[in-house]
Order: sequence, then C-alpha cells, then structure tokens
Amino acid sequence: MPKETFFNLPDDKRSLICDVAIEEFTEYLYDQASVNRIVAKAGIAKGSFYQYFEDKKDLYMYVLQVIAEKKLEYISPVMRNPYQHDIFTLLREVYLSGIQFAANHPDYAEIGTKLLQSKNSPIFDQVVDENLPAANDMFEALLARAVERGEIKADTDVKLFAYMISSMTAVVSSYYVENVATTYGDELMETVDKFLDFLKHGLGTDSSQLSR
Amino acid sequence: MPKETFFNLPDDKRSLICDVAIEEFTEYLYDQASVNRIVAKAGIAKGSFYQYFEDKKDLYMYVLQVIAEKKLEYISPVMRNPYQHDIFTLLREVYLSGIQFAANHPDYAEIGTKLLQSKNSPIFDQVVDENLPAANDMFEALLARAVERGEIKADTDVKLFAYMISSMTAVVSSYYVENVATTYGDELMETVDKFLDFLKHGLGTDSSQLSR
DNA sequence: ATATGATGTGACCAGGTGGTCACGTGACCG
DNA sequence: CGGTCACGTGACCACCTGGTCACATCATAT
Repeated sequence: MPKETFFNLPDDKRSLICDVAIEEFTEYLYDQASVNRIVAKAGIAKGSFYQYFEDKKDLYMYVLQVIAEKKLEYISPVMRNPYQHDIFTLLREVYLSGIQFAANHPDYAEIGTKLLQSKNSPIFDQVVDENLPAANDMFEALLARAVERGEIKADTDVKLFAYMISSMTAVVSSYYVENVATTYGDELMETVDKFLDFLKHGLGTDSSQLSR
Repeated sequence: MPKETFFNLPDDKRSLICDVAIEEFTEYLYDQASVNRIVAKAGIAKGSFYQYFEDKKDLYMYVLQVIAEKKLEYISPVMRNPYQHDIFTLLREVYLSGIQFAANHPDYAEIGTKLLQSKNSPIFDQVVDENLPAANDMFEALLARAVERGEIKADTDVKLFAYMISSMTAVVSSYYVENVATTYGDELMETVDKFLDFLKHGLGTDSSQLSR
C-alpha cells in the first residue's frame, strides 16, 4: 500500500505519477522497470518517490490494484448469476468482457500479460499465487457443471480444457487487439462469435452440417 | 557465431559451458541471464568467455541454434509430404512432435517459450522476425488449403485460427509437461487426440446447438 | 634454451540498479 | 517573530551488469 503522503498529493500530481508508472510497467517487465526512469518522467525526486511508496513492489501492487478495479467494471451482469445460463453464454461473456477491456485499455491489459510472463520472477509468486489459480478453477467448475447439464460432451477432459480456455482468453484478446481493431465495435462480436462457434462445434465440416 | 577458440576447446569443457548456458537461459530471460553467473558456474574466467564468444548475444544465438537442430529431429516424416494428408492428420503430427520435444527436452522448450515472452526486448526482433512468422504463415497456408479441400468449414476465419492454433501449440505442450507427464507415453497420444477431437468437433454436445 | 603465438585470467571500467539520508524549503501556528 | 513539522531533494551507497585489457601461462617450433 502506498503511504499516506501519496494520497495527500494534489490530484494532478498523484495521477501523473500513476500514469507514468503504468506507462513504465506497460513497456517493461517488473524486473526491468526502473524507478529512476519513473521519477525522471514524473519529474519528482527519487527521495520523494520513497516517501510515497515503500518500494518498487509497493508501487507495482498499487498499479495492479487500480487495474483490477478497472477490470471489475467490465464483468458482465450475466456472470453474476452464472447458474441461470449455459456455459457457452457464460464463456461468450467472459471473452467479450476480456476483449473489451483489452481493447479499451491496451496498456492495462499489457501489464496483466507481462505479469503472467514473469512466471519465474519472485514477484510472480507473491502476486499470482493468491489470485490467479482462481481463473483456472472457475473454468474448471464451469466445465464440470456443463458436463453435468449435458451442455458439453460427457467425456470432456475438464482439467485440460479449463487450462486451454483460460489460456486462450489472452490469445484471443491479443489477436483482436493486434489484428482486428483497437476499439469496441461490431468486429468484436464477430470475432467472439467465431471463436464461440469453434468452441462448440470445432473446425471440422462433419459437424457443421448439423449447426449451419 | 562462437569464435574458433570455442570449437578448439576439449569436448568436455565445451559441452560444460554449453550445459551451463542452457541452464542459465532456461532459468532467466535473455536480459536477466548473467554472463557473470555463467562463467562462475562453468568455472572459467570472464576473459575466457569473451575469447569464445563475441558477446552475450553470440552465446544466446548459438544455444538457440543447438536447440533448433535438436527440434528438427522431431519433425515427423508426415510433415515432409504435407500434400498427401488432411489437415487434422498434419496438425496431429505438429502437436505430437511439439509435445514430444517439450517432454524430452523441457529445458530446451523452456528457452523457446522464454524467447517468445521477450517480445519487447531488442533481442526478440533480431531473432524472431526472421524465423517465427514462418509458423503462423505455415498454419495459414494449411488452413487455406483445408478450406479448399472441404476439410474444414468454408467460412473459417483462416487468419484468426492460424493464430489460435500456433499459440495453442505452446499451451498444449506446457499443459502436458506440467500436468500429465514429463516423458513420452500413451498419455501423450491421449492428450493430443483429445485436443484434435476438440479442434474437429468442438466441446458441444449435439443438442447444445439450440442455445445459440 | 629461446622465441613465438595462442589461450587463460581477474582486476577494472562505465553505467545501470533499488534504496537511503542529511539537509532544504515552506506553510502553518502560537 | 520563532518554532515545528510534513514534505521535497539529489548526492550518495552497495551492488550488479556486460565488456575490456594488460598481463601470466604454456605448448610448440626453432
């Protein structure tokens, strides 16, 4: 947690520091990110920085928290009542909100991606071990329930595809942002629907005659 | 390329240096990897290192080349005559050889993964820009041909799924190595076949098509 | 025995890192 | 006015990095 002094700062200065920090963590992994560059860009003295934050980790954690709060705004109302919808509807919402978030805040999304890339850095264990298995477990639970309900094949390897699906959220997002558009639009729906159809029916032609 | 002096070294010393380097690049991204640690672990003087290699990049490139040579041993004969097989057979071979390689040489595979994670480091452009779009383009060509042949749906977004499939090679491999086994075995076939079935038919049951 | 040339060596360099600390500055208060 | 106290400051610290270089070592050829 940043120190009191940070929150006492005038709003513009505080948000400038915040913006500069986000810019830095967007461009560099945690280990590469430089406090020296941050204070230089923000135009504050090194000493001041350490009066606002305990250390580099403190700043990083704060930035992650800001991002998490932003991301919360994107999760769909549908996801709050998961038991009322089938798994493909839920997955559609998950991917939609994920891509929307990535499209509207590519910098924030990039920081999240970078965090996942730091798997071997000590910082990773301290941050992710507490928060991230959550995503995998959630997909596992969703898939298990979908099997029970007969929404997906009974012999689905739940663990394998929970892993695949949670990995693919990042892949689909980055594809969309890199290749389709950087804003929310009709193409977004299209990309997600293509992907959802793939999840449901695969790429093969034999099953497509049933559904299309 | 390493200097002549490196190849003049007695075999055991040369392969020790090579092993230590691989160990280092397995554990750290290129930027984090430390020449100081490498020479310490290998028990050679700093100055000697720079008599064997131009610089850190030179060593890294050499290690990558060793890995690439190793990986070549794994590509299936099937892939050498791609036009005789349907796309799912080809993909099966691609994933099989990818996982076999990762299972037999987890350290080598890890270095490859780490390279892909260094997307923003200057080293990435120098290495990958020449070699990697290849993978994506290959999948794109395979998919386009599969569409022509009627092996997959006519309206498949070739670019999107070329991207997905090439990303998923890494995901499937890492899942297999982390969660199933670290050696080649029957489970390998099982994992790949599960995944191939998913690519072909999707996760959905025949009745779940109602829900969209 | 001497000379030559390739190879081994580690102190050293410039430049970076995260973090500290003694001191300045200035706003408020009695 | 003097006192106080929160905040601003940048020189400084120890430590690390990739890379260099003058010198030591040693096998071979003469």
